Amino acid sequence: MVLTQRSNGRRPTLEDVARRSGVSKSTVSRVINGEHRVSAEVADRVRDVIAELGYVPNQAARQLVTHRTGAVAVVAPQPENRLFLDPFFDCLLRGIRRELARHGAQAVLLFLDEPEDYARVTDYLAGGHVDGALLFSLRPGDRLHEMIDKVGLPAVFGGRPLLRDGDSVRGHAYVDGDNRGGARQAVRHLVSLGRRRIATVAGPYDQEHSAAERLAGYRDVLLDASLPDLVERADYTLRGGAGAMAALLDRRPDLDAVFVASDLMASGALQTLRERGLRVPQDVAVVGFDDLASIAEATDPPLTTVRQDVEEMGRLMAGLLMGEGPSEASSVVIPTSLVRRRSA
Amino acid sequence: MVLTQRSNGRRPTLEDVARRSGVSKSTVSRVINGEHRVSAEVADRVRDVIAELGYVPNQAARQLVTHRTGAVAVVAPQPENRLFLDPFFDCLLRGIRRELARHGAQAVLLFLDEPEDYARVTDYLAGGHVDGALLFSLRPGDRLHEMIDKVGLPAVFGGRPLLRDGDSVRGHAYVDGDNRGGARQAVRHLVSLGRRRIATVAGPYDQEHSAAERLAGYRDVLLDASLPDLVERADYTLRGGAGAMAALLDRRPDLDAVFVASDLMASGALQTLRERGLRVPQDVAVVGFDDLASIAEATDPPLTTVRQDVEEMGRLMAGLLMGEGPSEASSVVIPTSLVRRRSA
DNA sequence: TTGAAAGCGCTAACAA
DNA sequence: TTGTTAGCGCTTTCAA
Repeated sequence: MVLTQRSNGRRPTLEDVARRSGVSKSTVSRVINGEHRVSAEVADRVRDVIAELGYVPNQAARQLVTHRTGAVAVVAPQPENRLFLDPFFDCLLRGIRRELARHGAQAVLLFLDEPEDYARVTDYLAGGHVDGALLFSLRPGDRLHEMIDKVGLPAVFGGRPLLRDGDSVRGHAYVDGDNRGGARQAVRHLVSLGRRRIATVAGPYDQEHSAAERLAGYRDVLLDASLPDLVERADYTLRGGAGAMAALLDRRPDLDAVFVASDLMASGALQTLRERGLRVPQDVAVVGFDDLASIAEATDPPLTTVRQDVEEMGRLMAGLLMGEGPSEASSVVIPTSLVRRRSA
Repeated sequence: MVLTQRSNGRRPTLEDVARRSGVSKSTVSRVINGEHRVSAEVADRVRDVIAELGYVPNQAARQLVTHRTGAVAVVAPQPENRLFLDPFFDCLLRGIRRELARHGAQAVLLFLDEPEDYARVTDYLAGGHVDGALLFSLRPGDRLHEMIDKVGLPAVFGGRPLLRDGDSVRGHAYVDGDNRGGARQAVRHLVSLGRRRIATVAGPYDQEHSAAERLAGYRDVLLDASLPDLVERADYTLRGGAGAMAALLDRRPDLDAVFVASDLMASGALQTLRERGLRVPQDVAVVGFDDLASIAEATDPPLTTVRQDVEEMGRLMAGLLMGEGPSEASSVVIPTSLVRRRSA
């Protein structure tokens, strides 16, 4: 069995290095950990031996005493249909990896896909394999949240956790975009363009805090402007966006604008509009949300959308976890801005 | 600093459980590891105490003595532009995760993105955080290969490693599709359709074994049929496929078929053909490679392509690592089949 | 600046 | 069936 084969016997230990360099284990340990009260000659000699022997510290032994692993888990839900094809997550993860790298920590990505994964991931996190965890998209009833609490593992959430009991923070740090404010910017822009029959394709607002907030922002502005709302719910996929757009047009063929709660869905909506022979922005103005370059710049016409600095969100999550945040359980909401392209 | 906070003091240890249940540590250990020579009453009592105390075994301590972690690293290169939007990798990873899960092992994904990542990932792998590694897309000169050897970490490669010295196996197990055979199937199909001016969009054949093999398979058939070849090289991206198709048409406007070495590139090629006003398959027949449903079924017309069971490849990689393979360093090449759709 | 010794939390002989 | 004992390989006081 491949897994049990080790190429050449036993790996060298600290003790081997110590013996071979004629010093004590403590001294070798000091050299490895870069302590300065070691004479230069000794340090050099030890380093030579380390290289010669190909010594690599055993992390398990080190962990056992230091209680640190140098690794941070990034727990990604439902990769099945969304995650891996989702540029949003791609950006977020890049920010996370870069910031963790700055701190010398290794990001390890774990997937939560099938129901059985849950127990294994929980065990992994609880087992002390990592120093902390970065988590996403928690939904009402998600047990991961309690688990993190129980294990006492430091954690930062991406997106404000939406919990069953309405208590959505409970001591956990999170990083989120200003979803409600961003939605307001988008819809205000449509109003300022003179549009009056403004629909929205909302995300799964009963499931995700962000979707609920974007819908609320949309309603805020329409209420202010005494305009009627027209809402269709979709699932944050391209196909979902296309379907929702079709449903909106069936309900209200004369709508003149639509705020779509994600760029991916917006690109689906644009497809539907094109199929129905409607011109964008002349007949229907479209504003998206996210400003994912790979989508927003590639659509025809390019998408006007609400920008969130997703990579920065990732960096902030990692930074908060690594202790750069103002205080322990603090959270961050980052502002949004409207990026005008051609669709509105 | 968030990372150092632990919710409620010291976590309970095996010893705590032992004391509280009035048995020895060994007995508790036996209960935890499911050994059967423990009386039912004692086992129950111990389990109660474990639950009561919320005890979770310290993996570092366990690892130190067992030399096993229960985790396997999946090392993914260059997520930057390709990986995360690549359905191929998505399928592969799913197969890997499922098979590892069957063995109770946790898949942890590590990224190799920026040059600095290399050292950190190497340290991580060498540090004993995982029991084995699954690696991809190794290229000539890739140092990861030597590193794996040096650390003596069991590893299985996805795609046959192409090494500098031409020795492409060197004791490492790998799983690969039958690239050459698949390419032959594709091109033979085009020949059987009566096509005689058959071009190919090849992958980076100086960089990747698979690309070289697919090109070789294409040439095999043309040589047999005494037909001239026409090759354009691209980089496995959609845009690259589109550009290469354009170049082919510029060189040989009357070509009547093209074998494109990946579905993603094929979808780019179809775009170019459409732009040039050429009908598929009437004017130009197109065959792809991979049979990624999300692409091949979505193109217009749907793509005839060479199917590789990518999820199965992932499963095999994991299975080989976990010791289900016939022998230690064995490798597997899985067969391909032609899936006929509308493009040829 | 260096070394000796204790101990991190667990498993695995070996005894009982 | 259960307990005793000896480490696993490292860091870290404490002395020298």
